[in-house]
Amino acid sequence: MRIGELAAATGVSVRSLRYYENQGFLNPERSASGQRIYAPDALQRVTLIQRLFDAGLCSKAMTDILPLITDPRPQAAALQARLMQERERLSNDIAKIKRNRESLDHMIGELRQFST
Amino acid sequence: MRIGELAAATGVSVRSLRYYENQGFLNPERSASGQRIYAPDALQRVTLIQRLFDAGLCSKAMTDILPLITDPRPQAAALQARLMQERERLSNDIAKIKRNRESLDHMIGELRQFST
DNA sequence: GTAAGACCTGACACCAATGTGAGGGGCAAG
DNA sequence: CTTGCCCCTCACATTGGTGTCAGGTCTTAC
Repeated sequence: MRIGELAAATGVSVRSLRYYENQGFLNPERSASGQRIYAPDALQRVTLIQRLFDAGLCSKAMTDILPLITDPRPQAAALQARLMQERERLSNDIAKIKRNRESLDHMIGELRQFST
Repeated sequence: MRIGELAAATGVSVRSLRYYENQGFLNPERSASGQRIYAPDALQRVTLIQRLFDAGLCSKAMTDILPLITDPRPQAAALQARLMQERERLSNDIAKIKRNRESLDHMIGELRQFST
């Protein structure tokens, strides 16, 4: 499979596929002329990468997590721990934005004394 | 007041004060030699800018909002509307991260079948 | 063999607030 | 007048995934 086909099949841009390779998420073979040749299971892998991106993970986390997933059973505990860690990061992000929103509410409340 | 004094008084870095001026949030006088001279009320204004940053607003929002605050009474309604708009943006951000977290929970759940 | 289209690498752009450093001038106390 | 600290401008770096362009190569169908 060439890069354009994989892009069409996954909905991920060619640019992004090259980026994923650059980050070490994918390791396609190369043809004699240097073109990327993807094995059929790359499709699954790209889909997984997209799921992880959709879950708010960054490339750095992906670098940790992808190797644990390739052969999940033996390392399920480590993988689970790492995902929980990301989950906690998201929870912290939510808490922070909630604090932001409270600050804003406080300002809006102060403002109310002028508006009547 | 010179820039170093204002920085010390507010806890905001000299670099940031110059940035705020660049963004149009502050308009200090200049001495004959070009040094920034801040009026005493700059202290309040910088504190306000920091409060807005702490509430998760970006410079672009600040550009909208600061002019409405300088003379708050006549424009309280517009200001309030603008702040509510920012509040909604934060709520949307929270909702999005919650969806991310749910995706992650889903993956963690799938993983559970391997871990026992 | 040629034309069209897919592919290659390399590199800049985006967004935002701040850090940092270079190279040079200002100011006040001794 | 010198020393030391404060200030000036300009400009690059950071973070991260993707868009996009330039200039060149490969493949495929005709």
